Amino acid sequence: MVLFAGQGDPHRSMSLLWRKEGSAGPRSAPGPKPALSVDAIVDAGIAVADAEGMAALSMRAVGERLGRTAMALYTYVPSKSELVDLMYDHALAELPTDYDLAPGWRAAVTSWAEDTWEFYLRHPWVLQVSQARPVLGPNEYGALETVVRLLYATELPSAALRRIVGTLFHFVRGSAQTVAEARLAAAATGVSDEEWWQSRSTVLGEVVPDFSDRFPLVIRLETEGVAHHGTDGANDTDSSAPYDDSVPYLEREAKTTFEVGLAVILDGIEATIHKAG
Amino acid sequence: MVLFAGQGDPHRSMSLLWRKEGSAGPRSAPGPKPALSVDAIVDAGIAVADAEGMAALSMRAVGERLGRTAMALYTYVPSKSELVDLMYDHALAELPTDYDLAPGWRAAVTSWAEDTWEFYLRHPWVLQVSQARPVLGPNEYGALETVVRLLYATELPSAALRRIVGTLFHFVRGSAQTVAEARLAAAATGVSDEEWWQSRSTVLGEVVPDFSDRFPLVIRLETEGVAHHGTDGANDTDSSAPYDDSVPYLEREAKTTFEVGLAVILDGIEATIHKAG
DNA sequence: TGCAACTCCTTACGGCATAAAGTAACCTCG
DNA sequence: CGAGGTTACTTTATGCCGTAAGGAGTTGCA
Repeated sequence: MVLFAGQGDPHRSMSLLWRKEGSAGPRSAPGPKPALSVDAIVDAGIAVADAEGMAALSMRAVGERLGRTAMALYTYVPSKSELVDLMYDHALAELPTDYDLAPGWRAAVTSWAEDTWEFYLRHPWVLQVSQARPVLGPNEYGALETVVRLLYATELPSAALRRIVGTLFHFVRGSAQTVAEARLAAAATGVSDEEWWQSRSTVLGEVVPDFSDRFPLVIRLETEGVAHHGTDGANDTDSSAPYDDSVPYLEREAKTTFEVGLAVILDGIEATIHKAG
Repeated sequence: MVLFAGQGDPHRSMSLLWRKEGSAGPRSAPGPKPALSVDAIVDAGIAVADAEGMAALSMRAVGERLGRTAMALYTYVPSKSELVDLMYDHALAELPTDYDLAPGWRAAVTSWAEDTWEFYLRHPWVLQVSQARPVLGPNEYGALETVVRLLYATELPSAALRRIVGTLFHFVRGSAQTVAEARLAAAATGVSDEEWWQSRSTVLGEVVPDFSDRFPLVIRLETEGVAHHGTDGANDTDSSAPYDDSVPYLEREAKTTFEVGLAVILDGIEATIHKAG
């Protein structure tokens, strides 16, 4: 299920998102001193989501991590969905903002895309926050400001850039999501991608004996020019590059797909510039 | 939450996915005659998901639509996640497969992308099925075979095409997701995109008075060259094209983003061809 | 000193997927 | 033709979830 942003009272949501740290005047209010804080809850939420995924993020789990009950959180945060918004914007603060445009916009955008990709893999749950109703927090705007600055160096008009920004985000999110979900699935089910693929493709061959007649191009796409390491009958003796066993095969494939796809998109942007110029 | 494919017994899953319609021999088994069928359940599931979204898809809801309890479904389908897999592959059968390559691969891929985009908007819940562990059903392979056929017309090597296929899918899914989630959010919350944006941006201006100093390029990106129709103070008197009020502004923006982004990617593919050739 | 405000807790409700066990329908074999 | 095993479907129950409601204890100010 996708989580929607911004359902509660807009003013309270925005105040929470943009709350400033410096404004901690000498507290003077009746009632027991609060032992928790919005920040502590947001941090605990991120810790839970990083460690066990968005599916394991429950108010009970976050409360437990802080030694409280689930209901204690509602003093600080209006609802779970607002907590997720706060977690999202807080995590986004990790993204770098200071890219050097001197080597050209293409290098800068490439660095940005790679940093963003790595960020998504550090916090895969971020990919499950809906983009339809943006959170509108400081760090979301900060991240947007960062890419936009790099892209204005192309000297393309704003109307074209609005579309290109969207395309880049869709692409980075989409490719990162593939890897993130693969890891999540592996962790959640205890079955690695390789094991999963092996058992499935074996069964597929049994259940669908005429597979290669029905989908010849899929077969060709998946086998031609593959430097592989066993598990599906391809040659595993002559792989040329030193083989890094720490990263699973499918994940390295996904990273390459990301790099090649990014290059294709950047080529397309350059073509747009030449057409406009 | 994202739903993972393929957790149960692989053989049972595959048999369900690839089950053939013709094999209905004269039934001869003890026990009451089954009133339901896998197909009826899958259709009911799709009906629920189309009408009320993936979040409303519960075993109870599907059973209710068939006049049964939730538990009745478990005779036919091993679990909810397997039901979603079956729904996914069944829905994919709607996608066209017979694109004409005579006008060139670019036109064919453009048609494919637009048909796929429209398919996702007809069945937005499809976008919430994880891509990490593919369902491996007949229609998923059919859809893949279709794109791959179009792309082999570029005469690029398989290794390059593997990446390009992924890039295209990420892009189409990502852009469709924006619109799909926006509609879903509007339906779920009862607040239209325009209303939502209006109230949020008003509050944003109050809570963050120095917004335009902190994010000048975001402001520039969002205001420059916008042909708008009210709601945010832009000029709404001189829009040139006949205005179609039946489609919300943000959705038309998203469609344009899709078209421009697709053109950028296709330009990138052409650049790759010229480099390789 | 009391009261109002505040934090945090316990309890409870209706939802979810699904395990377990019960009931009734039906075919086949004796 | 009737008993027994198999099957379709139901009821009930378990342990999750978000969160509403109300209560208990702590604190600052009048």
